[in-house]
Amino acid sequence: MAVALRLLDETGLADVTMRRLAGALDVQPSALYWHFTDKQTLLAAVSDRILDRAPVPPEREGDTWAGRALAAARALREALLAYRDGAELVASSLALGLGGNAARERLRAALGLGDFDAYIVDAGADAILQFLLGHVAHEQQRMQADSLGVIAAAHAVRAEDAAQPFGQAAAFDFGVNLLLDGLAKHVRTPSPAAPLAV
Amino acid sequence: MAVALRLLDETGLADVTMRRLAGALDVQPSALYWHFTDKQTLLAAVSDRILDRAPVPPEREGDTWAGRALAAARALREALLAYRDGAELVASSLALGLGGNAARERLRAALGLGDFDAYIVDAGADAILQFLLGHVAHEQQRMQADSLGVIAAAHAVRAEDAAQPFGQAAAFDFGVNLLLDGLAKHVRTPSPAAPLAV
DNA sequence: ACCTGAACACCGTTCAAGT
DNA sequence: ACCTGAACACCGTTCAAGT
Repeated sequence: MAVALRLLDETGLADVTMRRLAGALDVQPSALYWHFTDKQTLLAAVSDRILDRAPVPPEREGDTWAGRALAAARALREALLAYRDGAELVASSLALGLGGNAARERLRAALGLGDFDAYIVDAGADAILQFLLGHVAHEQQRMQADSLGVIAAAHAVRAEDAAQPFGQAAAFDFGVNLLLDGLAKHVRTPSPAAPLAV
Repeated sequence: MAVALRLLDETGLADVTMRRLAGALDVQPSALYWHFTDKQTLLAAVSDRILDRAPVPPEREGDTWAGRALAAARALREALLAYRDGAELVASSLALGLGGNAARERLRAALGLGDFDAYIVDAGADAILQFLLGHVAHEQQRMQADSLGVIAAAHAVRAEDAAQPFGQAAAFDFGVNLLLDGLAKHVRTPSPAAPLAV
């Protein structure tokens, strides 16, 4: 399993192949099928492993639901960024309905601190998760493209990107906060003002 | 190209293979490489074709930026839903930096009607697009799993899903509106109240 | 300009058989 | 319980050669 993670990091998801993984383990490819029924199942296990490494942010007293949700989202982003193609791998495992849903649960737990109807918590956690996976996958794809120098010349840093006054982390926070601000409108107790996420 | 779309719809993305596509065209696989340099490039072209079919919502007089953005998001969703695995295909083409960005441009155009800083329009359009692709990909994956009866017994309709008081279209609108509500906080002219998206 | 034929270097998965 | 060896049915891509 650790070997699978190392292989992922070194070669990228596209080159994580049953045969290569077997080779790294000094074993025949068919041996893997005693431990996992499928390649997808194996990747789902790797996927869960990546998410397990998401740091659990320390619980502080005065925490708001929005603050905790942002912290959870940031922690999940860090976990995905820790391995090459982490977001793509997790996204596809999740899309296939494989692997646990630790990520979704953590977001739900955070939103659960707010006074929401249950379906708002569900839909909100889902929306945050979708954005999170999409955003980080995009981040990682760009990192890879840039490091390979694949994107040539003028296309490398487009005018719009250069004009962006903040980095990827801030862009991520911005997106999450859009969702949290939107959610703030749905708290049951009429809040005097929309709470700040940070 | 039409053949590629039909093949996609009939067999799903995983089975759209250069060899199968060539077979459907009564041609050798190598013939495809005269027209497209790559499989990815070919898929990016199919991807663009799918997005081109997104209905352009009629422009009405009293339209708000939020109303137009929601209409654009809905139209893009429809276009993705029109073909099997449409969202997954478009997402991966976009992630690879291939194909046009007609989708992103349409969302930017809608948001551009509001009085936002340029980087807000960019980040907002991006966030909506990420959510859109993730959500619809998830929708399509579930449709497929359900139709194949792959998801067994109790797992088929989880309690949470059953408790959801609205369908997929409404869940989609809800997510988009979260983002639009969040964006509303960033309009330059101090708006008296957050505008309704619908 | 457009396509064929043949090859290269791979895949995921199965399954009898070994220890 | 855990793995090997060999096979099956595929892949994407290249490239000389044909028309």
